[in-house]
Amino acid sequence: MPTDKDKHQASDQADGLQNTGAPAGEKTRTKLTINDIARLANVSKKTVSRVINESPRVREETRKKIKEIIAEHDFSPDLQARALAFRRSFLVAMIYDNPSPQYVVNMQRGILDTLEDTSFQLVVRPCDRNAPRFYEAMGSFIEQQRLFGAILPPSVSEDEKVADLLREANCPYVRIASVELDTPDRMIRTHDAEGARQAARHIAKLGHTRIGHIHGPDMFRSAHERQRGFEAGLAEFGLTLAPDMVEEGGYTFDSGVECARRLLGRPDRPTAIFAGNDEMALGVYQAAREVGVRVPYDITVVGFDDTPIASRISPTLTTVKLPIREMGKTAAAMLLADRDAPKRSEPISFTPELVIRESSAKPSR
Amino acid sequence: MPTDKDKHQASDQADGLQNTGAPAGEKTRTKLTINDIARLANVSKKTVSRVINESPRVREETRKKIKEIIAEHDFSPDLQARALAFRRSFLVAMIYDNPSPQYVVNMQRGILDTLEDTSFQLVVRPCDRNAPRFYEAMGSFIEQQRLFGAILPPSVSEDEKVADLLREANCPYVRIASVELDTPDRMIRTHDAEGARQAARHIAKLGHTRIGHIHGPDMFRSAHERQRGFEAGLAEFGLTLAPDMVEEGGYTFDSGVECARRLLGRPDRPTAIFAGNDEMALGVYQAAREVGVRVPYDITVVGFDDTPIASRISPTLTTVKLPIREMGKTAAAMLLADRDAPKRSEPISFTPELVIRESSAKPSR
DNA sequence: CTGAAAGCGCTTACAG
DNA sequence: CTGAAAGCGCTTACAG
Repeated sequence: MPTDKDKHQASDQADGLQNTGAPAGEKTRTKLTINDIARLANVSKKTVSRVINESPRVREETRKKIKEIIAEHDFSPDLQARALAFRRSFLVAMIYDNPSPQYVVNMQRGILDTLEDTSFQLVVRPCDRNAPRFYEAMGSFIEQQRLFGAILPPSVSEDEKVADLLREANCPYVRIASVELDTPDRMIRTHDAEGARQAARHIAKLGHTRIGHIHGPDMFRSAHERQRGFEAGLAEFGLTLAPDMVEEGGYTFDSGVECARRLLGRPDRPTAIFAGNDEMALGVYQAAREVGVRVPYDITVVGFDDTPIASRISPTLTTVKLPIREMGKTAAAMLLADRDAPKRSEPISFTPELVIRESSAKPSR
Repeated sequence: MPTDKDKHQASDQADGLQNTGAPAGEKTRTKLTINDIARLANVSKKTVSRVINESPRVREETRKKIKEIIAEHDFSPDLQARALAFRRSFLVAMIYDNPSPQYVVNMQRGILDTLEDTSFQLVVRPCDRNAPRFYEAMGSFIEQQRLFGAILPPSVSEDEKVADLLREANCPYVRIASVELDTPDRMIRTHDAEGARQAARHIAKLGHTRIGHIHGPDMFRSAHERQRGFEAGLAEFGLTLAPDMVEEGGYTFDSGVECARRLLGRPDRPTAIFAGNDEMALGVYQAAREVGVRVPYDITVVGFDDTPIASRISPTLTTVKLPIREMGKTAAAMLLADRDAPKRSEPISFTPELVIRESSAKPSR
């Protein structure tokens, strides 16, 4: 229910009072409505509406005339009114819990690439899946906003209950995830395992055999996919990841430092570490500096994400790169696509690529 | 005028066809309207409307009864309908061109701190003030969206034409800037000069005398404020900034590298550099590595912003910190505040603080 | 291919 | 303090 804060403005302030009228000199460039356009074009408003909505059921000549009048007067239909009549807003929401600012901003940019020059707007909704009333708050957000669509990057995308809420509210959505969680028209698949496999091959080819891994948070499917792919890549070279060479982090810098401290503190410390993301890889740099272990001479470090820091830090970080912005752009395009077009049978997918930089080298021991 | 992409859905597809009706078994938990609540409460819808809008003109008893019924049925008024009737949406836009993802995300979070649990949503609008049809696009965005309000961080906040567009459209806004550009109720002032002054004092006290500065892009007032404050701080110690010790960068990493190369390539190279922001300060690190100049032994580096990288890189970066999230939160609160409250006479302001880390030390030469 | 009527779910302006 | 009527600017359902 509405709260104090919801109050749009004190509408009743003048309730019962005389309308004092607008100041005489006020600029009143009244906005045109669909009625004005209809009158000017000598047609019914419904026909104008048909033109606005690109209905095929308008004679070409009529359409052209109306379009000219619309252009001439720089008319644009009222979004609030359209939304009310459609019972659907012009808002696309990005619902996310990814902690990396770069990831978030890149995806926002991608979505906006698609929404540019349309009447659709991007609404951002960061969230915490572990918050007390998470599903309740998400549910009322979805109910209330009548979103045109929602875009869900990991790990929100992996939450079945959120998808349920969206479906119940009849809200179209696109889930971006490293595993196929939904129907192809609602999925963008990222082959994280494949990226991790490339990282493993690279490390194996350099000659490393004592290899550690910093796993992402258990809640993220990507964390598992990355480890799975990494192990598969090692296996191609007859190598394995010892269970005690795996530490679980939280995709954050600090967790990376802690995990790396444990790994580097071992008597048989690894000569290479594959971190589940760049943030944690930077944590490895930090932990290495603390104990005087040099990257890459003493330890090879490989990350995942290719955040901008990766190419700005010294030594620059070898990492796995996913085209986040492009993914956001594609997700938004799926939402705006003709909803009556035939459904695809395979989800759109993106495969990451390995970016080799200075942090990986042959083992010195 | 609307484009193809604007098409909400092909509304006319079934024009003239029979309505096939909804599937029999479909869950039709029809959403309640204000009329239903009015009927249940035995009052007119107008009275319910008054309660929703917190009008004082309702008997306490009546209000209580209606509130109970609203809560019981978990009713929330339709936003689209309210927006149409109010002729104003429930959207707050953040319009920005700051290139730092961390800055952007922090401010978004701050704004959302305030909007949380209200019906207001945050719409993001990145832009490029040098784009060909910038003002045109911005104008139609503002006209079309009927925003509840807009928040403008630098350098968009410094654009008088954007403020004009907002005022013409009768859209409330808050400008965040390092100089007082508008009336106090529309301003959040950041004392960048004061932060830079602290940086100067710190550098001067360490004993540096040959000091360089990497200036931000000329388009940002903050770039000038920071240099001004920095020079003022040096002056307190009888020091000056030689004109040829100032290079103009673009608040980006790459521009920082280039400027630093020139500064460090001089025969009388400075022993300390104050960069206009952290991104450029990291560029100094890079340039220093290239020529074997060590931070902080050979060169002291001080930045501005306290981006997360500042505390993750080695050596950690001495920098000047502004509470970006808090600023966003305050800006949003100003927008939602009672618009009939008395106007303040002084703008709200934030003063940055110096964060001393490892990159600053006594000069060795 | 085109239109007159009704409706989307609210608020405003006026009246009592 | 409360309400009946009109309106916000569009689209839908029906008809021709």
